Amino acid sequence: MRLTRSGDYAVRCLLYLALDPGRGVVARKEIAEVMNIPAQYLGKVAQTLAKAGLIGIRQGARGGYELARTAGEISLLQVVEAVDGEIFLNDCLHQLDICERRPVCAVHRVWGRARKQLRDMLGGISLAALVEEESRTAGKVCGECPATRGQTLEGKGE
Amino acid sequence: MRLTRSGDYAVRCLLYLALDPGRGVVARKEIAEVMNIPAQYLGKVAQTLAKAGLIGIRQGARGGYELARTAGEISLLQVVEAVDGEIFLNDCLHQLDICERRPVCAVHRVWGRARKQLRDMLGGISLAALVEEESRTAGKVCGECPATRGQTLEGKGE
DNA sequence: ACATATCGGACACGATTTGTCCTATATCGG
DNA sequence: CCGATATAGGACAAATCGTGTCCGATATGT
Ligand code: FES
Ligand code: FES
Repeated sequence: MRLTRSGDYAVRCLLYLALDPGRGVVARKEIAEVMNIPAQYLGKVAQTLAKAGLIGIRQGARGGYELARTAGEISLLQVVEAVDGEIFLNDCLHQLDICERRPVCAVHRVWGRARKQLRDMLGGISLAALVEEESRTAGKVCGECPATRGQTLEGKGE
Repeated sequence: MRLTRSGDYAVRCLLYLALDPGRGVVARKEIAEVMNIPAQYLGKVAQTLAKAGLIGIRQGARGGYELARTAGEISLLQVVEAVDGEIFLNDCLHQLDICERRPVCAVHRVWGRARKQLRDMLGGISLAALVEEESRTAGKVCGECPATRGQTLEGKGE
């Protein structure tokens, strides 16, 4: 029950592209270095993102990637599902022949609700909102998330 | 981003045990047959569930499984996490050394919120609630979930 | 034309998932 | 106590998936 690395990379990549909108095409190599993504692997992910219509790709010299839409029009859900596939949580929700219990089963109905709730939340968050939140909290340690709890920013200047 | 088969099996197994509370120990073979679970595999899942304190196991002749607590005291979240591990969604939430972005990153904060929302929902649903919902909707086709949408119960008597 | 940079398929490798098999061990009933 | 029953628990197997690299082909800017 976790996001794959590919999905994580996709989000990071898109987030970087959303950082300064007017910039145009950004080289894959730059994105990969700044965002700590294996460059070749990012290529694969980018192809998927391009097929989903989230980024545009320019080949050849001075090539690279750019957002295909504005950062406000791309939701986290779109990014994740483009790369990892549609979120279903429970197999019984789309693998219709997998289970005999369907006519009587309350379980997948619960998963259906959970799924909707999760997708609604991710769908409601745009890249623009992420960028805005990052800049708003820049330099502050986030107290609500376990990752930064109790840390300081000493020596984290990089 | 999906529940594993093991998790699905665990839910089915516990749900079956919750169906009639006063029954005592139920043979693994029976559970496996009724719920369409490979019997040996169910054994593995059951051991995990037992370690988590969700079921009790009786070995030997007339052995089998039974709920270790009442159906109202076991939540879907407990079942799923016992088998599939704690739900994290994003690696950055628990793999603290995986990512350099942590001090500035808004992404994992969003995942943190999504995670809490999902776990809260699953944690709020008990086996008893599931059983009640199943009996309440017995014989009716569920319109809200994709699995049964547009179907009828004709020929689904089994 | 040449240098640059992505495409896209093939491939490698480890981890995870999903099972099965087999022997040991525990329990019940007589 | 004996024998039948039924799970424990480790080993093992196969398939799938996730993650990443390599390389020739292709597209683009100068
Ligand atoms: S339809 Fe398969 S568990 Fe509900
Ligand atoms: S901390 Fe890794 S992406 Fe946010």
